Amino acid sequence: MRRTQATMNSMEQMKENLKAEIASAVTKAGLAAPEEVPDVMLEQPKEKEHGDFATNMAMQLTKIAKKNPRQIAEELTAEMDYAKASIEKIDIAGPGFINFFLDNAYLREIIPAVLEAGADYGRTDVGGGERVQVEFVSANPTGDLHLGHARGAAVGDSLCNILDMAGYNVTREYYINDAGNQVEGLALSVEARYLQALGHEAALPEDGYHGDDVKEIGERLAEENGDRYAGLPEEERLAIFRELGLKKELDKLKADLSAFGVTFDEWFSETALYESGEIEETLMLLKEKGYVYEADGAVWFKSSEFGDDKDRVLVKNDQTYTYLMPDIAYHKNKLDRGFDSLINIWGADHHGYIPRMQAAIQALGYAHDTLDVEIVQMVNLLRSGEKVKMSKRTGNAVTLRELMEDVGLDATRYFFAMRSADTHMDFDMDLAVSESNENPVYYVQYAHTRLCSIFRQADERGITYDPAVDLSPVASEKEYDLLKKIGEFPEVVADAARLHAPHRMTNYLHELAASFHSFYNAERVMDQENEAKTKARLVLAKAVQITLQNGMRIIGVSAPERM
RNA sequence: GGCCCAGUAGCUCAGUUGGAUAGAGCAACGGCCUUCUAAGCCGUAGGUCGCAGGUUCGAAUCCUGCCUGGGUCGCCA
Repeated sequence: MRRTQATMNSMEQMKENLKAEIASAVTKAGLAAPEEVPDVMLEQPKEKEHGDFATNMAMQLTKIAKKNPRQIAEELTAEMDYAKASIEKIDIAGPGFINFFLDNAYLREIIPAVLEAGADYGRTDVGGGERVQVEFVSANPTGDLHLGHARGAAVGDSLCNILDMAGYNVTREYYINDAGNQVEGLALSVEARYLQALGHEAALPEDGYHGDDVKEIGERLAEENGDRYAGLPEEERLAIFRELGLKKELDKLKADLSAFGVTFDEWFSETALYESGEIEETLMLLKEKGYVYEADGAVWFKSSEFGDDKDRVLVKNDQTYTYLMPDIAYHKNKLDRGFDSLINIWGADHHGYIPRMQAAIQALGYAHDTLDVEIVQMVNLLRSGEKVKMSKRTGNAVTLRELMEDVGLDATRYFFAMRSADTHMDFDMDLAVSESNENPVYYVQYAHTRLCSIFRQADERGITYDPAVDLSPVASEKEYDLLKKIGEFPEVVADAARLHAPHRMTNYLHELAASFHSFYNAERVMDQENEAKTKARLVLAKAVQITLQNGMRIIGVSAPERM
């Protein structure tokens, strides 16, 4: 979906002007017919000498115009209207790049736009209000959240924030696996811990849950209820423990995630799908569509018709469902609720599961790309330079809660958001804990702190902040660099949304902070000799502060006033 | 063995979907605090983009083959 003129900031409009001017120069120079002109690619060169913007149009036209790129560039630029696109100078460089040097005064127009938008600066309508549902974490309610879940939570929540800023209508959802064997295991484990707490001989089941959290639940139940449950018949007792265990585990999950800055719009129970009959309904639907058959006493889904390696069992020969069956019903439920697209964030150990879920989406009659599954890769935790192996079953894993206690919320969120989700990552606890320049999260926060300090000082000196002040004193190279960075923000949000790539936001924040630190060291905001400049720079500083805050909010990192 | 992810500076990672001399952070080296917080800035050094072919004006990026690490291949969830 295209951005409207009205939602573009001045930098984006400048880019559009320049693009239009380039396209029209191409046809004026007779290099290509209007319908053959390629999309104009405008990039911001890394090197200053390569101008403010550059295009590779001349190279793209070699095939159509049948000339060498440098000659094309000459002919093209001869037709450009400098005044119309605020061009000061054009260079032709390298293999045929056209470099544009602009009159950067227009960049100042970004400042009032940022101030006016405030917390909404960066918000666009590229999502067009599309309803997207993001399912993430969805850890079984049988233990604490570990590192992988933490990464999934950080990535998922940041992505949701990004999608929201990019104009999507986002619903965050957690799928509770409260119907399978693992919940039986939980009930048995709670029972064992409860009986142990009362001093009875009781062994944890072999595949039970050894975590401290389950132990605490058993002990708590013993404290609160004494031996009230010990005398009950086994079946009755387990039913109680199943329910109580689930409730306590869920309360803990919610509390831990909330402390991590992650909340959900919906906690969706698998059991509800059994109770509503939707699982049976979904199975019937697949049968009607002819995607189901019986063999070897089981019921199979013809997922191989949609690109899966082989068909999958839906109903086992003991007549119970596999995990897949309710999951298909769950996704049908999502689609029935009217979402335009679904995003699932899964751990790496589930990646083999993607083709069958995609097959199910298609069997239900939806396009393949209705569901996008983002894989969050493994996390290696390093402590004192050594790998900490995680194992949920034995309870040796480092939990999200421990991580937050040791490392802190901000560093944890930033570290996970910092890396692209589908790559393996090392989480260096010593680095994340260190309160030093080795720690990347402080770099960004420190920039914000410096801004706050400037405003405090200005206040103490009685300098009034006036957003309506004349901004023309903002004209140095460092200031223009800063303004360019600020102007990029909406585009960064939109790109991060399109690519489902939250780590682009941390990259951007680091660049913005770097641009500010560089400015801060080179020039003073408050200049006692020059009140006009001081006041103008305070307004610039406010725009930087707003942009930083908006970016940090997206990542779930706090913007401290002092450090 | 099939499929998925990864392999880029000493370390941890980016690389705007094919563009210019491949970039950051940390570590190393040299500078900058009587001036808004030095958790900062400025500079130097650091590379066979796993390997070999191919596609083209142009490849870290796309294609093929191979090597290495991890994951996954159940009528578990």
